[in-house]
Amino acid sequence: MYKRQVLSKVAGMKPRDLAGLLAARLETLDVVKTVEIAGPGFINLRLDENFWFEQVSIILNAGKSYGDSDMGQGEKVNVEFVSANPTGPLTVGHARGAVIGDALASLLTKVGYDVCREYYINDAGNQVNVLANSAYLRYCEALGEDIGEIPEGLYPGEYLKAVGQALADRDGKKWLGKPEADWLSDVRQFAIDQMMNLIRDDLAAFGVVMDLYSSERALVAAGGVDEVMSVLEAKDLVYTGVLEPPKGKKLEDWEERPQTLFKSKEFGDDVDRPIKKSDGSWTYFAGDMAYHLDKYRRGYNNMINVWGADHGGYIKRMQAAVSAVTDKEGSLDVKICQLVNLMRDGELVKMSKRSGNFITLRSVIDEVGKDVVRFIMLTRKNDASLDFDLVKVLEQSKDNPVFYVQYAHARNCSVLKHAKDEFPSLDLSIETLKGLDLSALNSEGELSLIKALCAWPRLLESAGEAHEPHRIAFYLYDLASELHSLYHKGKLNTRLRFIVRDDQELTQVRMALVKATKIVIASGLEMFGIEPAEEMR
RNA sequence: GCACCCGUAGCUCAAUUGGAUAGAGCACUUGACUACGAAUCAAGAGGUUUCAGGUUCGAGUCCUGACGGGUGCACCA
Repeated sequence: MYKRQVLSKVAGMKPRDLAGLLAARLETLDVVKTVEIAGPGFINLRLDENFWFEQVSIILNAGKSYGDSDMGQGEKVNVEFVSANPTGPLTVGHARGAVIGDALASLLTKVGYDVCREYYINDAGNQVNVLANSAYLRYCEALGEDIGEIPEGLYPGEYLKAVGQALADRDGKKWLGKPEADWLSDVRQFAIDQMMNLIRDDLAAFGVVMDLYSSERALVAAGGVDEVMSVLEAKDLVYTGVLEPPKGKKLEDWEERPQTLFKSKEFGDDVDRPIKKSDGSWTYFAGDMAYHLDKYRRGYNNMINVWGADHGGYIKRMQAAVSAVTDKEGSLDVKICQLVNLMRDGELVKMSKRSGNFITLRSVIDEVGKDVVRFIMLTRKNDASLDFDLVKVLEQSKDNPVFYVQYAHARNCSVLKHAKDEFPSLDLSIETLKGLDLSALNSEGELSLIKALCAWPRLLESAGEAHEPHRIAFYLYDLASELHSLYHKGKLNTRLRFIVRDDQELTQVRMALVKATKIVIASGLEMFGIEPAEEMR
C-alpha cells in the first residue's frame, strides 16, 4: 500500500474532490488494484501483487546497481572531510567525520553525482611550526642528545621519534646545533610529509581513499589568498574597522585595534570577520576563503564540509564567504559531527591530548575492526552525540546493529547454501531466478519483505538529498528485521520455510527473494565500506 | 550577553523534509527450539513529542517566547 498526499490549492478544488478525480484516473492503470480515498483527501493505492513480484526480478537483474539513480545528473559535488591537522596520527575523534564523509560521498555517487573526496591539509599555520620544533627535538634525540622532558607546548607523542630518526637518517648531523631559522623550513616540510603518510595509512586501514589532498601552504604560495582578496575588494567587501569585544566573555588581553575585515554581516553572519592578524599575516579564515574559491573554480558549486562540533561557530562565516566569492552561485553545506564518547564496558575512556594520551583510530581498528567502527558511527544522526563502547560493539546480539545486519546477510548465504545441499540439481543462477514466475511469493511476510526491498531506491534519493547517510543504517536494520521475521515464520509453519523439502520449485522461487535481499543488504553495507559477512563466527 | 545544535516511551534513538492512529531496540511481562543458524522471532504494556502561544485542512517538524542540555564566541587552526 503506497500513500501519497496531493496538495492542490492551485487547482482551486477541495482536496477530497481532487482526490476523487485522481482516483478515477488511477483506477484505470493495470498495476493499481484498488483505490480508496481517506480522510481529508488521501489516496490509498493497493498495487497488484504481480507488480511486486516483478520488482524481485528487477532487483535480481540490476544486482548491485539496483537503486542507482540519475538524480544528481552528473553534477559535481565536493565532499571535504577529515582534514585533520598534520601533527599526529588520527584519533577516534576523527573517525566519525571520516565515516560520515566517506559514506556520504558513496551515497551521492550512487544517486548520480560526480563526487570528489577531498582532504584539506592545514600545513600553513603555527601548529606545523610546533610540529617542526617537536620533530627537531626528536631528531636531536635520535642523534644521541639528551633532550630531557618534552617542553610544554610541544607535541610529546612517541610517534615523533620515528620522524626524528628518519630525519637523522636522511640528513645526518646537518642541522645539529644550528639556529631554528636554518632548519625550520626543511624540518617542517619533512615532518608534514611524514605525518601525512601516517594519516594516509590510517585512512587506508579505515577504508577511506581520498581523491585529492589540497595543501593550504601550496595554495597560499600560489597566490590564492591574494586572489580571493582582490575578488573581495572588487566587490567592496573588505574594509578596515574596529570590532567590539564579545560581551559576557572576559578577554583579559583585549585591545581595541583596527583590523582588515570581511563584510560577512552582509551575507548573514553575526559580525564582520578579520582576515589579517595583528602582525599583518593572513588569518586561517583568509586561507579558507581562498580554498573555497579554489574549489568553486574547479567546478564545485556544491560543497559539503564535514566538521567537528567545536567548529560549529565557524559555519556562518564560511557560508557567507562562499556566497560572497561565488556571487551566490556556490552552496556550502556543513555537516557537524558531535562528540564520540569512547567507552569500555560502560565506562568512559579518558583521553587528554596534552599528555599525548589519546586513543588512536588505528588502535581501535585493531581492536574491533574497521567494519564495526564504520557501522556504529552511522547509527546516529551526525549532529547527535554517540557512545562507542569497545565491548558492546563486539557483542553478538540484536542490541548490536552491526551484528544484527551482518547476521541477516550471513543467514541469506547460509540458506542459499543449504538449498543447494538439499537440491543438488537446483539452478540458483541469477539468469534463471530472474526469469521465474514469482507469484508464489504471496504470503504476508514475503510481500512485506519485497516492499521493504522496493523502498531502497527512494530511500537512497531522500538520504542523498538530505545529505544524511545514517538513514541507510536504519534502513538496513529494518530490512534485516524483515528477513529475520520471515525466517521465523518457517518455525511455525513448515510450508513457509525458505527451503521446502518436498518442493524444489517453491524453494527455487524463494531463493530468488533471498538473493534479492542479499543484494540490497550487501550493497548497503558496501556503501558504508563494510564487507558483508558470509558467515558469523 | 550573542549565535548555532539538541530536547520524542523508564533508557538509547527513529520518524519518507508539513501528512493519517508518533515508530524501533534495551529493560519489563508472556509465549516459541527433534527440522533452513533460537546469536532469532511473536505478543503485551509503555506518550499531553520539555512548557506556553502562533501559522493552516493538518505541526515532533515552520514562527515567537520561556525552561533545560551541548558547542562556539578578535589577533588559534
